[in-house]
Amino acid sequence: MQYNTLQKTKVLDLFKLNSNKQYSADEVFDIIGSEGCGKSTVYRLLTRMCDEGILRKYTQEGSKKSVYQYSSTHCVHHIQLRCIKCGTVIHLDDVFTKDIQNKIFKSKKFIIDESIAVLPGECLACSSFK
Amino acid sequence: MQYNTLQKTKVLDLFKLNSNKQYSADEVFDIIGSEGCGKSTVYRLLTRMCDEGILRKYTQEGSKKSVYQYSSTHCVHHIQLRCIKCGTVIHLDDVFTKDIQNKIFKSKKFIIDESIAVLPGECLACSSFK
DNA sequence: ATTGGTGCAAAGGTTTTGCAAAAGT
DNA sequence: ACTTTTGCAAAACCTTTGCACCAAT
Repeated sequence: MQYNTLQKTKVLDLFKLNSNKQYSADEVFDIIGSEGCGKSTVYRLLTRMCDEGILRKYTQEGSKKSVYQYSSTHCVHHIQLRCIKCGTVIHLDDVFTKDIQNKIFKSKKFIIDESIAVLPGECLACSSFK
Repeated sequence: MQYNTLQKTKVLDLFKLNSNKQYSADEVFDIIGSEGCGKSTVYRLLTRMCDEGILRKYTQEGSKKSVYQYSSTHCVHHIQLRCIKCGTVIHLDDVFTKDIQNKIFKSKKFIIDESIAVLPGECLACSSFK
């Protein structure tokens, strides 16, 4: 991504200013508007930003569309928890992530890829315990 | 699924005889052959078998296609490990699953849905440590 | 005979791509 | 000027659906 285009700025701003929210390509397109950025460009920008680690892509069970969220760089090294109801993402800390990885490696000889690991469930706000 | 059809038998046998493997609808279609079962029927059978709990559906990160695997009933209660290279699935045992769930609930107030939780990574055979 | 299942082809929804025009450097 | 990015429309991809025909009970 070498040139600074208006379209890139618009998409990036949307994610930066709503870093706790997730948007599908379609939603980005709807929010920015077709005058702001064509749909194929939205897809190209999202793909590139994911490659660069600026965004993170989540493929949700049962849905054929993916959603994207602004990603601070440290996210990559932690297992994530993602609420299946509201999409909220919680990051496990280093110790926790490594603890789970170590235990599972010891007992199952399986190496968890923490850069893509996302555990689904319910956050406090969405759970029936609230 | 009330009638016993040849197509149903073929699809079910494939999954039963390869219960540690996962196949996409397309792969099932290719393996069985178009004379064995039409593609739309493959989809209908897979959907129904998932509803009945015979199969389990996995939506793989970054791919728009889902894969299916024969599911013994106990699978539902355990977090799974899935190799991103070969698709092999390893089931965590009860103790391990509950241990992770408890720890994460205590520290993050997040309830992992163990019926759909799948941790991606590399199995021993596929890892660089082999 | 009746009900459920199948196959085909068409349609659905999301994402990707080819190419000429537009914009950034 | 040169290179990257954009936009459009078309294609690709996976999945679902309508409907007439076929198969299982």
